[in-house]
Amino acid sequence: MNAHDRRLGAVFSALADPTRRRLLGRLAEQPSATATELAAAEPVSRQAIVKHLQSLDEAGLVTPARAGREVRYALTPAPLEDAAGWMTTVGAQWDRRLARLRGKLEAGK
Amino acid sequence: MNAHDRRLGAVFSALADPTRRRLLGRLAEQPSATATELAAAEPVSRQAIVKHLQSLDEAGLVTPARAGREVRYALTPAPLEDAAGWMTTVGAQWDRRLARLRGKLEAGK
DNA sequence: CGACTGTGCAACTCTGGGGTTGCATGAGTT
DNA sequence: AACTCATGCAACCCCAGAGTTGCACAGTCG
Repeated sequence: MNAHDRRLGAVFSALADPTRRRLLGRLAEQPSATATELAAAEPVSRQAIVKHLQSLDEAGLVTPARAGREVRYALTPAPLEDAAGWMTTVGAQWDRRLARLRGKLEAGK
Repeated sequence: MNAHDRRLGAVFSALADPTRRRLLGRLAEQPSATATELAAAEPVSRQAIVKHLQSLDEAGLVTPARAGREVRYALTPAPLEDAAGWMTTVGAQWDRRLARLRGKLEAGK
């Protein structure tokens, strides 16, 4: 619904594809890379990599920067933290609920 | 490639859908729920919810348990922690690389 | 200028996933 | 046994997305 939730969905959709996860992995080690460079190490065409990088860009996970005639992509880990925060929130809520339930059982015993 | 990576992909794919995220949210508050119960609060059919719950089950995020004639689904937050761990790992790696780079620039100055 | 190389754009195929409807089955209830 | 209600199964539609190929365009360098 919110813009926030859509961003969240974009991040998870981006992370759902193994190729994109590998791209993120490489961009975590390497400061920046071009689509053709990344495509050399992947089993698919350059165009496919370009599309993946566009998805990652729309999720805010990667930032393109023109450098002469090539475009270098760099990692932007901020949305990653946000998404991880959402997950731990859900997990924590569950844990709290479980703790309350256990407390009630103790009291009732 | 590994089973671990496929599990990771399943979790992220599961989280990519807004309906499934809402289902997880409800299961974080409620101890357990049936497909028909959950479908009542969602704008789609029960069959759609069943399919979503199957996805969540395959991702290990939810566990079905037969109770009489109904099937109650409960949250299993463990894979959530794993996936969050992967994300923070990528982010941390990036941060370390950035710190090293900054150190080198300082030294070279 | 002309040659080379990386990007960008467009059209196209094809599979998978979200959603639907219809009906059969299975488990309690009376 | 008859009834009720949740679940399970199957066939089907539709579209987003992953991948491809082909070609045009833009910097860079001889």
